[in-house]
Amino acid sequence: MDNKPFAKIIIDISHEAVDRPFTYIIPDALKGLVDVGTRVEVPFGRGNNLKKGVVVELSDRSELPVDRLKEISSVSDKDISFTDSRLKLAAWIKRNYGSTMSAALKTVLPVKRKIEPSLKKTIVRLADIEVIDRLIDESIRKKSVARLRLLYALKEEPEIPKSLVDSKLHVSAATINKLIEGRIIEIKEERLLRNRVHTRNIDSTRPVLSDEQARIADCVRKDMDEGIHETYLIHGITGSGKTEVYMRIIEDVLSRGKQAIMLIPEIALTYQTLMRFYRRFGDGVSVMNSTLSQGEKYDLYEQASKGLVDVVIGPRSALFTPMPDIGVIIIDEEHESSYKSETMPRFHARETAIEIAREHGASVVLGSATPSIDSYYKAMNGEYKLFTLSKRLTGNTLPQVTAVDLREELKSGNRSIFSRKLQELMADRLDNNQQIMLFLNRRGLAGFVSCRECGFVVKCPHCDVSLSLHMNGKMVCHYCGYTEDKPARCPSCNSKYIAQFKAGTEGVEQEVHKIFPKARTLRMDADTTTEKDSYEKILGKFLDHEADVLIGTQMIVKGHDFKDVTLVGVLAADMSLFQSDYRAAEKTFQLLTQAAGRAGRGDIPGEVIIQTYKPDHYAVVHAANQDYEGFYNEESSYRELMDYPPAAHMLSVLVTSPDEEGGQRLTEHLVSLAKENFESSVFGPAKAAIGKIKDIYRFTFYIKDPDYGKLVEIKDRIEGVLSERTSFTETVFFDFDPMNVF
DNA sequence: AGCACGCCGACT
DNA sequence: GTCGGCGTGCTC
Repeated sequence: MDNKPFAKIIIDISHEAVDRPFTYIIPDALKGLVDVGTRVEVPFGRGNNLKKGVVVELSDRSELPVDRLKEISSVSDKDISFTDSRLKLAAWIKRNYGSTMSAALKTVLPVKRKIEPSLKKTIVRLADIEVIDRLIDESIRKKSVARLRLLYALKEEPEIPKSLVDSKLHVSAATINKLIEGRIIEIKEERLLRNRVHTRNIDSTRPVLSDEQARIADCVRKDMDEGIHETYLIHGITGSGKTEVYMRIIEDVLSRGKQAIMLIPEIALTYQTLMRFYRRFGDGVSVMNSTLSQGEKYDLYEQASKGLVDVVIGPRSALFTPMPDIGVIIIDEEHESSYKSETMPRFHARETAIEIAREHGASVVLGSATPSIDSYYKAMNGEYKLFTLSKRLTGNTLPQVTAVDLREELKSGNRSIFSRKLQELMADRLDNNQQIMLFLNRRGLAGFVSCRECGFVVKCPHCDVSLSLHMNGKMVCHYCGYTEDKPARCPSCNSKYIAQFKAGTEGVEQEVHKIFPKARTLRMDADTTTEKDSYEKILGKFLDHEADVLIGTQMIVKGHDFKDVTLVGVLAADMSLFQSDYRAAEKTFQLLTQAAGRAGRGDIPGEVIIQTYKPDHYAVVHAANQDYEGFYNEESSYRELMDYPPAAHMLSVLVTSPDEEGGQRLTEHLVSLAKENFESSVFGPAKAAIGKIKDIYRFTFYIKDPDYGKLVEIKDRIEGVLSERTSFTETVFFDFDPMNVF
């Protein structure tokens, strides 16, 4: 380690005003202990409060006079430091997505601090049985009952877990210590790894690969042999065996002594998938997710850093598991929007994975039944290598999909939320004891309360959204939780015709009960899944056929196979098409395709009814025909025409402020700044789609440009302007190539 | 972010 | 006269 006197440190405060390195003196006492990536504690600010920080550079000179510098107080969290490549990655994320360096460092490091290892303590008998017998006699004489209980137990078992002795035998530490002193017993301590499974039965048989599967596995292997590391995109329809291909590639990577990261969408890790990996890779597999405790995360971090974890499976955050030699990063269901972070830095796991792979000389494998337009576009342009899995291995036939025009239904006098065709099929399935899934696009559809006389809509006083009515008669704001009672009369015109306007999942459930009184229903949406495990519980019940109809939002179309489901109804397919969002068609297509994929996963072929007001929309038409390429062709030409990603890039900026005027002024200022460089490709300023949340006003504008680098430059300029401000009442958020518009 | 400094109102 | 309200400016 070089012997430089100063360290540049990023302070652990995520605020633009302090988003730069601060120089500190390395005191003699810490010489040799402080290096780039070391985490330290430093006095900061007038109060000299100790703050945590990360050393990002060592230096022989200071820009500031040395008498103004303070000394580093101590090294903290010795066990968790940043490697050079992690620091580089954090800087890359900060630069490409916009955030403070402090926030970027946090995203890149999955654990906060060392959690002391948990130890498994076992009491081991040292003395012979004869000695124990003698002590038993002695204890009987002395009436030492606790000691006696322990001795009897030790006579039977040479080793007893300490936890058992504490909880079941109630033997105090004093008694145990006496026996240790007398060398009768000793306590054995073993490191207990939290969150590790211990699988014994590894399955050594391998299914025979189809020609299509084998081609992919062979190609990736050959590329690795030649040291070529690419991004591969597997377009494979549901049931075509993508997972087996992933596992073959992982096996191949492990045989080269490297490790693998397997990303799955947020809630999609099913028990079945996990068991498949355990059976194949044994306890080399670790799961990373947000429900892990601090201790579990730390153990995983430590084991992974030492190269003792072969495969880590988890959502977006699992990408940052430190592994010494990553061979492949696999992203399943790569089109899923949960791969993009919703908080700053809004990084995309796909792009970040490619950056990590580039740094480590690893390959990236993307897979999906409905690839994102972004990825398919790149595959078409030769940036990714494209593979197709077109055959269902199970041999199940694809479901029959029918689009029903809701305008026609209305014309013929059907005012129900179910089309006649759907009602007919529901009756049939219920008669035959088969299951039905009904799917509503989003919770935003949930019944808002409006007046039929004057059109007044009850809105949240703190947010720019309407309140939605719940079963208990209360109206709730889904953004801030504000609740009030439903008014008996319209607050605006005093009419008594104020009522719920449109049906959410609750309304659908009521409607099902009205038409089919005997049908047993389950409902799944953000309201019924607030408690942990409730998601799995509801799905479990449905799988056990405890209900005939499952009604839900987005969540029910992902993953899970229900073999008795032979009918899927999409109630309002085009709600997402009305959004002013350039990805609206893509989202609708994916949703419809996924929903359709839920029908007929067993032996009986399934049917799908798509109810829509726009039966001619290309997203609906191609989804009904299950024609991905057809959809891609139309969608990509629309994106090219409009200069939307992936044809160009887009930076969307959100300004929030508790002061409406101040927010607007700053937004206008930033827009004029952007126009200096981009002129006609700046759009806005405008009120955000939701103009106010929790009493904070929201303004937005966006910039389109084919050159991502130019957008990064303007982001840097805006950050520069912002850091020179004196007041920080406004906050600015960046989103590159957004998944949702602000 | 967090905290000290500082300049105006109602109190022991 | 002072105690303390929170606007403003700085942090190696």
